[in-house]
Amino acid sequence: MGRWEPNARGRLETAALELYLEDGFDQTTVAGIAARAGLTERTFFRHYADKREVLFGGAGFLQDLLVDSVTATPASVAPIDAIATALEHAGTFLQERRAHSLQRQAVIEANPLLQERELIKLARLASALAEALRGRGVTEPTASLTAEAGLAVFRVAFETWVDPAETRELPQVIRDSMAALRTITT
Amino acid sequence: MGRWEPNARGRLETAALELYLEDGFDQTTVAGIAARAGLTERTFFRHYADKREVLFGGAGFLQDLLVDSVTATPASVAPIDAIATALEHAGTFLQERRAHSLQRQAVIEANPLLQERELIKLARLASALAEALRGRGVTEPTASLTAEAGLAVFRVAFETWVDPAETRELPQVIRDSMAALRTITT
DNA sequence: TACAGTGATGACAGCAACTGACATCACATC
DNA sequence: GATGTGATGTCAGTTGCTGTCATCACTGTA
Repeated sequence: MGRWEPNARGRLETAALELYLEDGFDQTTVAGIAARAGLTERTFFRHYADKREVLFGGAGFLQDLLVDSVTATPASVAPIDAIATALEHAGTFLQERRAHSLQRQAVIEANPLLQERELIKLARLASALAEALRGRGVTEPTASLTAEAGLAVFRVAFETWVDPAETRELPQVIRDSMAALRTITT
Repeated sequence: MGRWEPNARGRLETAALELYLEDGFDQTTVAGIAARAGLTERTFFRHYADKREVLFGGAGFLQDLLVDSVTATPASVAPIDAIATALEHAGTFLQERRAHSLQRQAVIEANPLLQERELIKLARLASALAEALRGRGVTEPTASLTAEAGLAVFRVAFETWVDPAETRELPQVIRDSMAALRTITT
């Protein structure tokens, strides 16, 4: 029983995404996910805090990507530009995984509970970005405002990019959206 | 049994807030809320979709307030200024109910699940504001970006205002934050 | 080789959130 | 006073999630 099969987390993640796509999030039971992964329900909850969290395993990576980018930017660069650069990096990462990103987005868009979880991840991201800015000497409320405004740009850009009619790549959409924000507030 | 007692919703809301403050959100059971309100668990779920929703009964009112304000603003006013004015109106409303706002915020801050619900309410608000702007002839992505940026300002301002050390009133904090956003993006 | 420790998992019991179906009571309207 | 309507009670059931303990694979050590 206790034999160690590789990739328990990975198998759970795959099984969950498949079932969420096939049957919908609500119709999928944790027992079903575990069964498809060849594990038990109890084991699922040892790897993920709840039924939703399994879709957000990669969120930490993206956050690190953004924070590292901000941290690596020279202090002479304006805060808003540091955030803009970081967002473009994240955009490149997501652009390279467009298919998976769209699949994931489809599942999330179909369920309000998943949207909540998505929003809290983005909120954490904003906090982390503000913290990174503070680490570079930016004071409040500029740090929080810049981070929040940057995330606002990211949200709008991402939503635009998800549209099948959109031909620009995500980093470009992000650049354009940031430019639009500057225009709006002028 | 079926006798009609006034304010079933109101009684549930009061009972829930009291219990959330006394025992914490997690420790409070729906059965307990219903009992304190003199109702049954089943009836609770007839009025509120879930255990969290009872804290957000007034969200619809605030949304209407904001949307109406945007709609009433003459089309000659720049979108960002229309949003700014609307936010100040909402700020006045919340300032007048500061005690209740802080109580509610304390409960929400103490629980991640409630934070998620709060964020989705704000996201809906952003959508509604963008829609209102579109109704005034503003095109995408300016409408969404302006609404999202406005909400970003509101979030930061609200968080600042909640701080006991803060002496400014909410509308003023909002004005100052909006000015800060303009500075940042310049 | 033997043995103790560690880590992942299974098995099982249980709580609480939430739902569906049906009965009941107060009230309004005819 | 019959009849419909709306809010509530009652009850049974599903499912997300947790606590607890036993089991098995693997590791290090003597």
